[in-house]
Amino acid sequence: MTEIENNTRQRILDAAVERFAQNGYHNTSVADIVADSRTSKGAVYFHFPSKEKIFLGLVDEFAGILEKRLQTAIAKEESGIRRVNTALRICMETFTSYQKLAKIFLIQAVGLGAAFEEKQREIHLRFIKLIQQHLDEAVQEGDILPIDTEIAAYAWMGAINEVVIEWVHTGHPAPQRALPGLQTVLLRSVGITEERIRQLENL
Amino acid sequence: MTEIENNTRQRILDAAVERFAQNGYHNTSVADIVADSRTSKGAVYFHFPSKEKIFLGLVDEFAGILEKRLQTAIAKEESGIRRVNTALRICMETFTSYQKLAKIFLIQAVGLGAAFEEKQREIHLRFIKLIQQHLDEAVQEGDILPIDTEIAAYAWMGAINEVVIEWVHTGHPAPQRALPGLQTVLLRSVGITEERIRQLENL
DNA sequence: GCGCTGAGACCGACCAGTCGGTCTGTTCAT
DNA sequence: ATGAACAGACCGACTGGTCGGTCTCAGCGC
Repeated sequence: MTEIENNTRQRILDAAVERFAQNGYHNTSVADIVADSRTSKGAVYFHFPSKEKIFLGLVDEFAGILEKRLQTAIAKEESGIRRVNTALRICMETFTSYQKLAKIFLIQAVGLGAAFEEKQREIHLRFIKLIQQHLDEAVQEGDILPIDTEIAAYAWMGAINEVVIEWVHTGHPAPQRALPGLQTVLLRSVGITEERIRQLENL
Repeated sequence: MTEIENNTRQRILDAAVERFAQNGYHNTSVADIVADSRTSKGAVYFHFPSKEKIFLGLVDEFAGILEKRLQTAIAKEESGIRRVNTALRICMETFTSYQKLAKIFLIQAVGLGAAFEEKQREIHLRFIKLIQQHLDEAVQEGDILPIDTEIAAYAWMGAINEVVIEWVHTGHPAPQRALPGLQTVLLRSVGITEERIRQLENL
Protein backbone atom coordinates (compact mmCIF):
# COMPACT_ATOMS: atom_id res chain seq x y z
CA MET A 1 0.00 0.00 0.00
CA THR A 2 2.06 2.00 -1.14
CA GLU A 3 4.34 4.36 -2.51
CA ILE A 4 3.87 5.24 -6.10
CA GLU A 5 4.72 1.63 -6.84
CA ASN A 6 5.98 1.03 -10.30
CA ASN A 7 2.80 0.76 -12.16
CA THR A 8 3.19 -2.39 -14.21
CA ARG A 9 2.94 -4.52 -11.15
CA GLN A 10 0.01 -2.53 -9.89
CA ARG A 11 -1.79 -2.65 -13.23
CA ILE A 12 -1.42 -6.41 -13.20
CA LEU A 13 -2.85 -6.61 -9.71
CA ASP A 14 -5.72 -4.31 -10.57
CA ALA A 15 -6.61 -6.36 -13.59
CA ALA A 16 -6.33 -9.56 -11.56
CA VAL A 17 -8.66 -8.24 -8.88
CA GLU A 18 -11.20 -7.23 -11.47
CA ARG A 19 -11.12 -10.50 -13.36
CA PHE A 20 -10.90 -12.82 -10.38
CA ALA A 21 -13.78 -11.04 -8.69
CA GLN A 22 -15.87 -11.13 -11.82
CA ASN A 23 -15.12 -14.57 -13.20
CA GLY A 24 -13.42 -16.56 -10.50
CA TYR A 25 -10.07 -18.29 -10.48
CA HIS A 26 -10.53 -20.94 -13.12
CA ASN A 27 -12.41 -18.76 -15.53
CA THR A 28 -9.70 -16.13 -15.49
CA SER A 29 -6.73 -16.89 -17.68
CA VAL A 30 -3.38 -15.21 -17.41
CA ALA A 31 -4.02 -13.98 -20.94
CA ASP A 32 -7.13 -12.17 -19.65
CA ILE A 33 -5.11 -10.44 -16.98
CA VAL A 34 -2.47 -9.50 -19.54
CA ALA A 35 -5.11 -8.05 -21.84
CA ASP A 36 -6.77 -6.01 -19.11
CA SER A 37 -3.54 -4.69 -17.71
CA ARG A 38 -2.04 -3.81 -21.08
CA THR A 39 1.16 -5.57 -20.16
CA SER A 40 2.52 -8.92 -21.28
CA LYS A 41 2.98 -12.42 -20.06
CA GLY A 42 6.62 -11.66 -19.58
CA ALA A 43 5.73 -8.82 -17.23
CA VAL A 44 3.30 -10.95 -15.29
CA TYR A 45 5.78 -13.77 -14.78
CA PHE A 46 8.52 -11.29 -14.01
CA HIS A 47 6.54 -9.85 -11.11
CA PHE A 48 4.78 -12.99 -9.93
CA PRO A 49 5.79 -16.63 -9.81
CA SER A 50 2.45 -18.07 -10.81
CA LYS A 51 -1.21 -17.37 -11.33
CA GLU A 52 -1.94 -19.19 -8.11
CA LYS A 53 0.37 -16.93 -6.14
CA ILE A 54 -1.30 -13.83 -7.53
CA PHE A 55 -4.63 -15.16 -6.38
CA LEU A 56 -3.47 -16.25 -2.96
CA GLY A 57 -1.66 -12.96 -2.59
CA LEU A 58 -4.92 -11.10 -3.04
CA VAL A 59 -6.67 -13.35 -0.54
CA ASP A 60 -3.92 -12.79 1.97
CA GLU A 61 -3.89 -9.09 1.34
CA PHE A 62 -7.55 -8.81 2.16
CA ALA A 63 -7.31 -11.06 5.19
CA GLY A 64 -4.44 -8.91 6.41
CA ILE A 65 -6.32 -5.67 5.93
CA LEU A 66 -9.36 -6.99 7.73
CA GLU A 67 -7.42 -8.45 10.59
CA LYS A 68 -5.40 -5.29 11.12
CA ARG A 69 -8.47 -3.07 11.10
CA LEU A 70 -10.20 -5.36 13.53
CA GLN A 71 -7.33 -5.44 15.96
CA THR A 72 -6.85 -1.69 15.88
CA ALA A 73 -10.50 -0.97 16.45
CA ILE A 74 -11.01 -3.62 19.06
CA ALA A 75 -8.08 -2.44 21.09
CA LYS A 76 -9.84 0.87 21.63
CA GLU A 77 -12.92 -0.68 23.16
CA GLU A 78 -13.08 -1.62 26.77
CA SER A 79 -15.76 -4.19 27.39
CA GLY A 80 -16.09 -7.54 25.65
CA ILE A 81 -19.51 -6.72 24.45
CA ARG A 82 -18.43 -3.50 22.86
CA ARG A 83 -15.52 -5.22 21.23
CA VAL A 84 -17.78 -7.76 19.70
CA ASN A 85 -20.06 -5.05 18.43
CA THR A 86 -17.15 -3.11 17.02
CA ALA A 87 -15.82 -6.17 15.26
CA LEU A 88 -19.13 -6.57 13.51
CA ARG A 89 -19.14 -2.96 12.38
CA ILE A 90 -15.57 -3.09 11.15
CA CYS A 91 -16.24 -6.23 9.16
CA MET A 92 -19.11 -4.62 7.34
CA GLU A 93 -17.17 -1.43 6.72
CA THR A 94 -14.17 -3.29 5.39
CA PHE A 95 -16.19 -5.53 3.13
CA THR A 96 -17.85 -2.42 1.80
CA SER A 97 -14.62 -0.54 1.18
CA TYR A 98 -12.97 -3.45 -0.55
CA GLN A 99 -15.91 -4.92 -2.38
CA LYS A 100 -13.96 -6.68 -5.11
CA LEU A 101 -11.37 -8.15 -2.77
CA ALA A 102 -14.17 -9.21 -0.47
CA LYS A 103 -15.82 -11.09 -3.28
CA ILE A 104 -12.59 -12.88 -4.07
CA PHE A 105 -12.08 -13.68 -0.42
CA LEU A 106 -15.60 -14.84 0.32
CA ILE A 107 -16.67 -16.44 -2.92
CA GLN A 108 -13.99 -17.05 -5.45
CA ALA A 109 -11.64 -18.64 -2.97
CA VAL A 110 -14.19 -21.32 -2.14
CA GLY A 111 -14.27 -24.72 -3.78
CA LEU A 112 -10.90 -24.54 -5.48
CA GLY A 113 -9.83 -27.99 -4.41
CA ALA A 114 -7.82 -29.42 -1.57
CA ALA A 115 -4.77 -27.20 -2.08
CA PHE A 116 -6.60 -23.93 -1.54
CA GLU A 117 -9.12 -25.38 0.82
CA GLU A 118 -6.79 -25.74 3.74
CA LYS A 119 -5.56 -22.17 3.57
CA GLN A 120 -9.09 -20.91 3.22
CA ARG A 121 -10.22 -22.79 6.31
CA GLU A 122 -7.25 -21.60 8.28
CA ILE A 123 -7.98 -17.95 7.58
CA HIS A 124 -11.64 -18.46 8.27
CA LEU A 125 -10.84 -20.11 11.57
CA ARG A 126 -8.64 -17.22 12.63
CA PHE A 127 -11.59 -14.90 12.40
CA ILE A 128 -13.92 -17.32 14.09
CA LYS A 129 -11.52 -17.74 17.00
CA LEU A 130 -11.28 -13.98 17.25
CA ILE A 131 -15.03 -13.66 17.52
CA GLN A 132 -15.19 -16.51 19.99
CA GLN A 133 -12.49 -15.00 22.15
CA HIS A 134 -14.35 -11.75 22.56
CA LEU A 135 -17.64 -13.51 23.09
CA ASP A 136 -15.98 -15.49 25.86
CA GLU A 137 -14.72 -12.28 27.45
CA ALA A 138 -18.20 -10.86 27.32
CA VAL A 139 -19.54 -13.98 28.99
CA GLN A 140 -16.98 -13.67 31.77
CA GLU A 141 -17.83 -10.04 32.25
CA GLY A 142 -21.43 -11.11 32.60
CA ASP A 143 -22.55 -9.02 29.69
CA ILE A 144 -24.04 -11.89 27.78
CA LEU A 145 -25.58 -15.20 28.74
CA PRO A 146 -23.38 -18.25 29.05
CA ILE A 147 -23.65 -19.97 25.71
CA ASP A 148 -21.81 -22.28 23.41
CA THR A 149 -19.53 -19.54 22.17
CA GLU A 150 -17.93 -21.74 19.56
CA ILE A 151 -21.22 -22.38 17.81
CA ALA A 152 -22.17 -18.75 18.27
CA ALA A 153 -18.91 -17.65 16.65
CA TYR A 154 -19.54 -19.88 13.66
CA ALA A 155 -23.07 -18.57 13.40
CA TRP A 156 -21.85 -14.97 13.47
CA MET A 157 -19.22 -15.57 10.86
CA GLY A 158 -21.70 -17.34 8.62
CA ALA A 159 -24.35 -14.70 9.09
CA ILE A 160 -21.97 -11.88 8.23
CA ASN A 161 -20.68 -13.77 5.20
CA GLU A 162 -24.10 -14.48 3.86
CA VAL A 163 -25.30 -10.91 4.08
CA VAL A 164 -22.14 -9.56 2.52
CA ILE A 165 -22.18 -12.16 -0.24
CA GLU A 166 -25.74 -11.31 -1.15
CA TRP A 167 -24.80 -7.68 -1.23
CA VAL A 168 -21.69 -8.30 -3.32
CA HIS A 169 -23.77 -10.24 -5.80
CA THR A 170 -26.80 -8.08 -6.15
CA GLY A 171 -26.00 -4.79 -4.45
CA HIS A 172 -28.85 -5.41 -2.08
CA PRO A 173 -29.36 -5.03 0.84
CA ALA A 174 -27.10 -2.02 1.20
CA PRO A 175 -24.70 -2.37 4.10
CA GLN A 176 -26.05 0.75 5.76
CA ARG A 177 -29.34 -1.02 6.09
CA ALA A 178 -27.89 -4.44 6.73
CA LEU A 179 -25.66 -3.39 9.58
CA PRO A 180 -28.35 -2.33 12.04
CA GLY A 181 -30.38 -5.40 11.15
CA LEU A 182 -27.45 -7.70 11.64
CA GLN A 183 -26.47 -5.93 14.83
CA THR A 184 -29.89 -6.47 16.32
CA VAL A 185 -30.07 -10.09 15.27
CA LEU A 186 -26.55 -11.04 16.29
CA LEU A 187 -26.52 -9.19 19.59
CA ARG A 188 -29.84 -10.76 20.49
CA SER A 189 -28.50 -14.15 19.54
CA VAL A 190 -26.06 -14.08 22.44
CA GLY A 191 -28.64 -12.92 24.91
CA ILE A 192 -27.79 -9.28 25.28
CA THR A 193 -30.63 -7.33 26.80
CA GLU A 194 -32.75 -5.11 24.61
CA GLU A 195 -31.73 -1.90 26.37
CA ARG A 196 -28.10 -2.62 25.89
CA ILE A 197 -28.59 -3.44 22.25
CA ARG A 198 -30.15 -0.05 21.80
CA GLN A 199 -27.24 1.59 23.55
CA LEU A 200 -24.78 -0.18 21.31
CA GLU A 201 -26.69 0.65 18.17
CA ASN A 202 -26.24 4.33 18.81
CA LEU A 203 -22.48 4.26 18.49
CA MET B 1 -35.54 -42.95 -8.22
CA THR B 2 -36.93 -45.84 -9.94
CA GLU B 3 -36.30 -49.36 -10.96
CA ILE B 4 -33.17 -51.28 -10.42
CA GLU B 5 -31.53 -48.79 -12.76
CA ASN B 6 -28.74 -50.34 -14.70
CA ASN B 7 -25.80 -49.74 -12.50
CA THR B 8 -23.39 -48.11 -14.93
CA ARG B 9 -25.25 -44.86 -14.67
CA GLN B 10 -25.35 -45.18 -10.92
CA ARG B 11 -21.68 -46.03 -10.66
CA ILE B 12 -20.89 -42.94 -12.67
CA LEU B 13 -23.01 -40.79 -10.37
CA ASP B 14 -21.47 -42.31 -7.27
CA ALA B 15 -17.98 -41.67 -8.56
CA ALA B 16 -18.94 -38.14 -9.55
CA VAL B 17 -20.33 -37.37 -6.09
CA GLU B 18 -17.19 -38.65 -4.47
CA ARG B 19 -14.81 -36.76 -6.71
CA PHE B 20 -16.75 -33.53 -6.92
CA ALA B 21 -17.17 -33.46 -3.15
CA GLN B 22 -13.51 -34.17 -2.60
CA ASN B 23 -11.83 -32.10 -5.29
CA GLY B 24 -14.39 -29.69 -6.66
CA TYR B 25 -15.62 -29.19 -10.18
CA HIS B 26 -12.51 -28.00 -11.94
CA ASN B 27 -10.17 -30.41 -10.25
CA THR B 28 -12.25 -33.38 -11.26
CA SER B 29 -11.72 -34.57 -14.81
CA VAL B 30 -14.10 -36.83 -16.64
CA ALA B 31 -11.21 -39.27 -16.78
CA ASP B 32 -11.18 -39.34 -12.98
CA ILE B 33 -14.84 -40.19 -12.86
CA VAL B 34 -14.28 -42.89 -15.47
CA ALA B 35 -11.47 -44.41 -13.45
CA ASP B 36 -13.43 -44.43 -10.20
CA SER B 37 -16.56 -45.85 -11.74
CA ARG B 38 -14.78 -48.51 -13.75
CA THR B 39 -16.64 -47.48 -16.87
CA SER B 40 -15.49 -45.53 -19.90
CA LYS B 41 -15.73 -42.10 -21.37
CA GLY B 42 -18.16 -43.50 -23.87
CA ALA B 43 -20.42 -44.69 -21.08
CA VAL B 44 -20.28 -41.34 -19.34
CA TYR B 45 -21.21 -39.46 -22.49
CA PHE B 46 -23.81 -42.04 -23.32
CA HIS B 47 -25.63 -41.40 -20.06
CA PHE B 48 -24.95 -37.70 -19.65
CA PRO B 49 -24.60 -34.85 -22.10
CA SER B 50 -21.71 -33.10 -20.39
CA LYS B 51 -19.62 -32.89 -17.27
CA GLU B 52 -21.43 -29.70 -16.38
CA LYS B 53 -24.81 -31.39 -16.53
CA ILE B 54 -23.66 -34.14 -14.21
CA PHE B 55 -22.57 -31.55 -11.68
CA LEU B 56 -25.66 -29.41 -11.93
CA GLY B 57 -27.78 -32.54 -11.77
CA LEU B 58 -26.26 -33.39 -8.39
CA VAL B 59 -26.80 -29.86 -7.11
CA ASP B 60 -30.42 -29.97 -8.21
CA GLU B 61 -30.91 -33.38 -6.73
CA PHE B 62 -29.78 -32.20 -3.34
CA ALA B 63 -31.78 -28.99 -3.49
CA GLY B 64 -34.82 -31.05 -4.39
CA ILE B 65 -34.34 -33.48 -1.53
CA LEU B 66 -33.90 -30.67 0.97
CA GLU B 67 -36.84 -28.67 -0.27
CA LYS B 68 -39.15 -31.68 -0.25
CA ARG B 69 -38.15 -32.69 3.26
CA LEU B 70 -38.63 -29.16 4.49
CA GLN B 71 -42.06 -28.78 2.98
CA THR B 72 -43.26 -32.11 4.30
CA ALA B 73 -42.04 -31.45 7.80
CA ILE B 74 -43.18 -27.86 7.95
CA ALA B 75 -46.67 -28.75 6.82
CA LYS B 76 -47.10 -30.80 9.97
CA GLU B 77 -46.34 -27.94 12.32
CA GLU B 78 -48.93 -25.43 13.33
CA SER B 79 -47.37 -22.25 14.54
CA GLY B 80 -44.88 -20.14 12.65
CA ILE B 81 -42.36 -20.42 15.37
CA ARG B 82 -42.49 -24.18 15.42
CA ARG B 83 -42.20 -24.26 11.66
CA VAL B 84 -39.08 -22.19 11.80
CA ASN B 85 -37.63 -24.44 14.43
CA THR B 86 -38.51 -27.54 12.46
CA ALA B 87 -36.93 -26.14 9.33
CA LEU B 88 -33.70 -25.67 11.22
CA ARG B 89 -33.75 -29.25 12.47
CA ILE B 90 -34.57 -30.68 9.04
CA CYS B 91 -31.73 -28.74 7.44
CA MET B 92 -29.23 -30.15 9.86
CA GLU B 93 -30.57 -33.66 9.52
CA THR B 94 -30.54 -33.53 5.74
CA PHE B 95 -27.06 -32.09 5.57
CA THR B 96 -25.97 -34.87 7.87
CA SER B 97 -27.61 -37.65 5.86
CA TYR B 98 -26.25 -36.41 2.58
CA GLN B 99 -22.88 -35.17 3.65
CA LYS B 100 -21.17 -35.46 0.28
CA LEU B 101 -24.00 -33.89 -1.68
CA ALA B 102 -24.19 -31.18 0.93
CA LYS B 103 -20.54 -30.38 0.41
CA ILE B 104 -21.05 -30.15 -3.33
CA PHE B 105 -24.08 -27.95 -2.80
CA LEU B 106 -22.57 -25.66 -0.20
CA ILE B 107 -18.95 -25.46 -1.23
CA GLN B 108 -18.10 -26.86 -4.60
CA ALA B 109 -20.90 -25.04 -6.36
CA VAL B 110 -19.56 -21.67 -5.21
CA GLY B 111 -17.31 -19.51 -7.32
CA LEU B 112 -17.65 -21.41 -10.57
CA GLY B 113 -18.14 -18.32 -12.67
CA ALA B 114 -21.09 -16.43 -14.02
CA ALA B 115 -22.77 -19.42 -15.66
CA PHE B 116 -23.16 -21.39 -12.46
CA GLU B 117 -23.45 -18.41 -10.23
CA GLU B 118 -26.92 -17.43 -11.25
CA LYS B 119 -28.36 -20.86 -10.64
CA GLN B 120 -26.60 -21.08 -7.31
CA ARG B 121 -28.03 -17.78 -6.13
CA GLU B 122 -31.48 -18.70 -7.31
CA ILE B 123 -31.52 -21.90 -5.26
CA HIS B 124 -30.06 -20.11 -2.28
CA LEU B 125 -32.69 -17.44 -2.49
CA ARG B 126 -35.49 -20.00 -2.58
CA PHE B 127 -34.40 -21.24 0.81
CA ILE B 128 -33.91 -17.78 2.21
CA LYS B 129 -37.38 -16.75 1.12
CA LEU B 130 -38.75 -19.86 2.77
CA ILE B 131 -37.12 -18.97 6.05
CA GLN B 132 -38.26 -15.38 5.77
CA GLN B 133 -41.82 -16.40 5.05
CA HIS B 134 -42.07 -18.45 8.21
CA LEU B 135 -40.32 -15.81 10.25
CA ASP B 136 -42.90 -13.33 8.99
CA GLU B 137 -45.69 -15.64 10.03
CA ALA B 138 -44.19 -15.95 13.47
CA VAL B 139 -44.01 -12.17 13.72
CA GLN B 140 -47.65 -11.85 12.79
CA GLU B 141 -48.60 -14.48 15.32
CA GLY B 142 -46.75 -12.42 17.89
CA ASP B 143 -44.36 -15.22 18.71
CA ILE B 144 -41.27 -13.25 17.89
CA LEU B 145 -40.34 -9.60 17.98
CA PRO B 146 -40.89 -7.49 14.90
CA ILE B 147 -37.55 -7.50 13.12
CA ASP B 148 -36.02 -7.11 9.73
CA THR B 149 -36.94 -10.63 8.67
CA GLU B 150 -35.04 -10.41 5.44
CA ILE B 151 -31.78 -9.77 7.19
CA ALA B 152 -32.65 -12.35 9.80
CA ALA B 153 -33.31 -14.92 7.07
CA TYR B 154 -29.93 -14.24 5.50
CA ALA B 155 -28.29 -14.49 8.86
CA TRP B 156 -29.95 -17.81 9.58
CA MET B 157 -29.03 -19.25 6.23
CA GLY B 158 -25.45 -18.12 6.63
CA ALA B 159 -25.19 -19.40 10.17
CA ILE B 160 -26.50 -22.81 9.22
CA ASN B 161 -24.20 -22.99 6.23
CA GLU B 162 -21.15 -22.06 8.20
CA VAL B 163 -21.68 -24.64 10.90
CA VAL B 164 -22.42 -27.36 8.37
CA ILE B 165 -19.44 -26.43 6.23
CA GLU B 166 -17.12 -26.58 9.19
CA TRP B 167 -18.54 -29.94 10.09
CA VAL B 168 -18.25 -31.24 6.54
CA HIS B 169 -14.65 -30.17 6.46
CA THR B 170 -13.40 -31.33 9.79
CA GLY B 171 -16.11 -33.53 11.26
CA HIS B 172 -16.39 -31.12 14.14
CA PRO B 173 -18.60 -29.96 15.77
CA ALA B 174 -20.85 -32.96 15.49
CA PRO B 175 -24.35 -32.03 14.38
CA GLN B 176 -25.86 -33.47 17.54
CA ARG B 177 -23.98 -30.88 19.49
CA ALA B 178 -24.28 -28.15 16.91
CA LEU B 179 -28.04 -28.35 16.57
CA PRO B 180 -28.96 -27.37 20.14
CA GLY B 181 -26.35 -24.64 20.07
CA LEU B 182 -27.62 -23.26 16.80
CA GLN B 183 -31.20 -23.58 17.97
CA THR B 184 -30.49 -21.50 21.01
CA VAL B 185 -28.56 -18.87 19.14
CA LEU B 186 -30.93 -18.55 16.21
CA LEU B 187 -34.13 -18.63 18.21
CA ARG B 188 -32.73 -15.97 20.52
CA SER B 189 -31.70 -13.92 17.54
CA VAL B 190 -35.31 -13.30 16.60
CA GLY B 191 -36.30 -12.43 20.15
CA ILE B 192 -38.05 -15.57 21.26
CA THR B 193 -38.38 -15.71 25.03
CA GLU B 194 -36.12 -18.01 26.97
CA GLU B 195 -38.94 -20.19 28.27
CA ARG B 196 -40.22 -20.80 24.80
CA ILE B 197 -36.78 -21.67 23.51
CA ARG B 198 -36.54 -24.31 26.18
CA GLN B 199 -39.91 -25.68 25.19
CA LEU B 200 -38.87 -25.92 21.58
CA GLU B 201 -35.57 -27.53 22.43
CA ASN B 202 -37.34 -30.45 24.02
CA LEU B 203 -39.03 -31.57 20.84
C1' DG C 1 27.94 -3.12 -22.35
C1' DC C 2 25.25 -4.56 -18.60
C1' DG C 3 21.34 -5.34 -15.82
C1' DC C 4 16.62 -4.63 -15.22
C1' DT C 5 11.99 -4.65 -17.30
C1' DG C 6 8.93 -6.06 -20.51
C1' DA C 7 7.25 -8.25 -25.00
C1' DG C 8 5.05 -12.11 -27.13
C1' DA C 9 6.05 -16.46 -29.67
C1' DC C 10 6.17 -20.84 -28.29
C1' DC C 11 5.94 -25.33 -25.72
C1' DG C 12 3.98 -29.20 -23.52
C1' DA C 13 0.40 -30.88 -20.67
C1' DC C 14 -4.13 -31.48 -20.04
C1' DC C 15 -8.87 -32.21 -21.02
C1' DA C 16 -13.87 -32.13 -22.61
C1' DG C 17 -16.09 -34.12 -25.90
C1' DT C 18 -16.41 -37.23 -30.42
C1' DC C 19 -16.72 -41.20 -33.14
C1' DG C 20 -15.92 -45.60 -35.27
C1' DG C 21 -16.32 -49.73 -33.60
C1' DT C 22 -17.47 -53.95 -30.38
C1' DC C 23 -20.20 -56.71 -27.59
C1' DT C 24 -24.35 -58.41 -25.40
C1' DG C 25 -28.95 -59.39 -25.38
C1' DT C 26 -33.48 -59.53 -27.68
C1' DT C 27 -36.74 -60.44 -31.38
C1' DC C 28 -38.68 -63.08 -34.80
C1' DA C 29 -38.87 -65.89 -39.05
C1' DT C 30 -38.10 -70.35 -40.07
C1' DA D 1 -34.84 -74.24 -31.27
C1' DT D 2 -31.76 -71.54 -33.93
C1' DG D 3 -29.50 -68.08 -36.17
C1' DA D 4 -29.98 -63.76 -38.75
C1' DA D 5 -30.98 -59.07 -37.97
C1' DC D 6 -31.03 -55.48 -35.05
C1' DA D 7 -30.70 -52.30 -30.93
C1' DG D 8 -28.51 -49.95 -27.84
C1' DA D 9 -25.03 -50.00 -24.06
C1' DC D 10 -20.37 -49.40 -23.79
C1' DC D 11 -15.39 -48.79 -25.17
C1' DG D 12 -11.21 -45.94 -25.68
C1' DA D 13 -8.13 -43.81 -29.20
C1' DC D 14 -8.24 -39.52 -30.98
C1' DT D 15 -9.04 -34.44 -31.84
C1' DG D 16 -9.28 -29.68 -31.34
C1' DG D 17 -8.44 -26.37 -28.40
C1' DT D 18 -6.94 -24.09 -24.12
C1' DC D 19 -3.81 -22.45 -20.88
C1' DG D 20 -0.02 -22.06 -17.48
C1' DG D 21 4.45 -21.34 -17.81
C1' DT D 22 9.15 -20.69 -20.44
C1' DC D 23 12.35 -18.66 -23.44
C1' DT D 24 14.38 -15.54 -26.44
C1' DC D 25 14.96 -11.15 -27.62
C1' DA D 26 14.27 -5.99 -27.55
C1' DG D 27 14.34 -1.45 -25.24
C1' DC D 28 16.42 1.46 -22.07
C1' DG D 29 18.76 3.62 -18.21
C1' DC D 30 23.25 3.67 -16.37
